Amino acid sequence: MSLKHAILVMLDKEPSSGYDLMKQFNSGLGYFWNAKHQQIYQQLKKLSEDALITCEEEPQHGKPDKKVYRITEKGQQVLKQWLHEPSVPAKINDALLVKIWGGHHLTPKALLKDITEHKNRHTETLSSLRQLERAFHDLSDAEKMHYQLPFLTLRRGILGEEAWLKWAQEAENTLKK
Amino acid sequence: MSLKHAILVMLDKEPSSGYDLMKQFNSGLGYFWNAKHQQIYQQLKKLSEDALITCEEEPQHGKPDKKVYRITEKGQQVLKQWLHEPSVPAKINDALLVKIWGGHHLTPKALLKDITEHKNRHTETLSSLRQLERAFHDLSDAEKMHYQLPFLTLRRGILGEEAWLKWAQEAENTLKK
DNA sequence: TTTTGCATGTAAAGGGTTACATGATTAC
DNA sequence: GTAATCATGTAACCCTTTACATGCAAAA
Repeated sequence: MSLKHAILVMLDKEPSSGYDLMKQFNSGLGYFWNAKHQQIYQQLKKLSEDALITCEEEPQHGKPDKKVYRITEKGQQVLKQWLHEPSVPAKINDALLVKIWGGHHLTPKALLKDITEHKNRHTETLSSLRQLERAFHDLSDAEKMHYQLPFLTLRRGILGEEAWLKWAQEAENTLKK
Repeated sequence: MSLKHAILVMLDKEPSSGYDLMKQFNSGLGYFWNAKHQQIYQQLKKLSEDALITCEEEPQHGKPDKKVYRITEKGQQVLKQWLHEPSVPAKINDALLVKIWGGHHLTPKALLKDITEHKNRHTETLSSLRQLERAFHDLSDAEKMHYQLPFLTLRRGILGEEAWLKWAQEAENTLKK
């Protein structure tokens, strides 16, 4: 229930179009919150109706028009309230683990194949997170201070991906026997 | 889209009632797949209608009647097919990280409080997973072989929780400054 | 000329949460 | 007596996914 709040957080940092938000969900924020463009446009509509954000159409040359959304006073209040509530624990729904848990119908080879595909994705994610981390380390102290909180979320991503890959190694060792 | 498959996996191992499945979702399997009882009963209804499982009412003494579900031939085929498809990557939706990412409106103290509450939950989870791990180590070699795959999922849980707690330590160090 | 990027949506179906609802037994 | 465990469900709402839908501009 907090795609709504994720959007408010983003618009609070910077006025954006649906398309801008979508790009953020597919990069930075996307490592811990997922949303498809259809969902984003729907939420923006709803948030507008509830007057938590406003919308202004912005003509562009050589590109389609943009709708730029801004958080309102009311939106900021709602956001602030949400920030002060205890956050709900993240829920894990991992199909790969369900499969392994009940995978005695499969050959170890088939399981390994599936694990390897996931491993490739996690390896890519980790390397792009590490790239961001290096970029952070090159910042000035003032900038580091400014990006302290997003950096913490980056660290969560890195530690999470490292743990995943460590597990994959264990799993491969077990299944290769 | 695989609560359906999670249930088939469970019923393939052992015929169960909705209540039995619910208990499993709240313990073992619950570490990587979540479902509420209302959802389970609805899925069981649907799976029955699609003839992937059958239902038999079983009277009990001193307890309410039970509906015991069993996987059918057709259900096993559907399950097998799902097992052979590449599994969809787990999606992360973590409100705590959204909060931290955009948490400049909050005091470090408020963030720490939220993190600490999550930490308590993760600490508890980890200790119960470790208990299961110790129980596994006490098994005979034959039994260990038999529980090899569930053990892998247990290891995933342990490595995941350890990584979470390691991150929390980092986050606390950062925020205490 | 085909793909990629920009930019926005609607509609239907499916999955998940919250609230409501019941009722017996067992353990404290 | 009061809470926990056993056991099952319906209804309304909300959130998410998939499919459908359009159209221009720039780069390859």
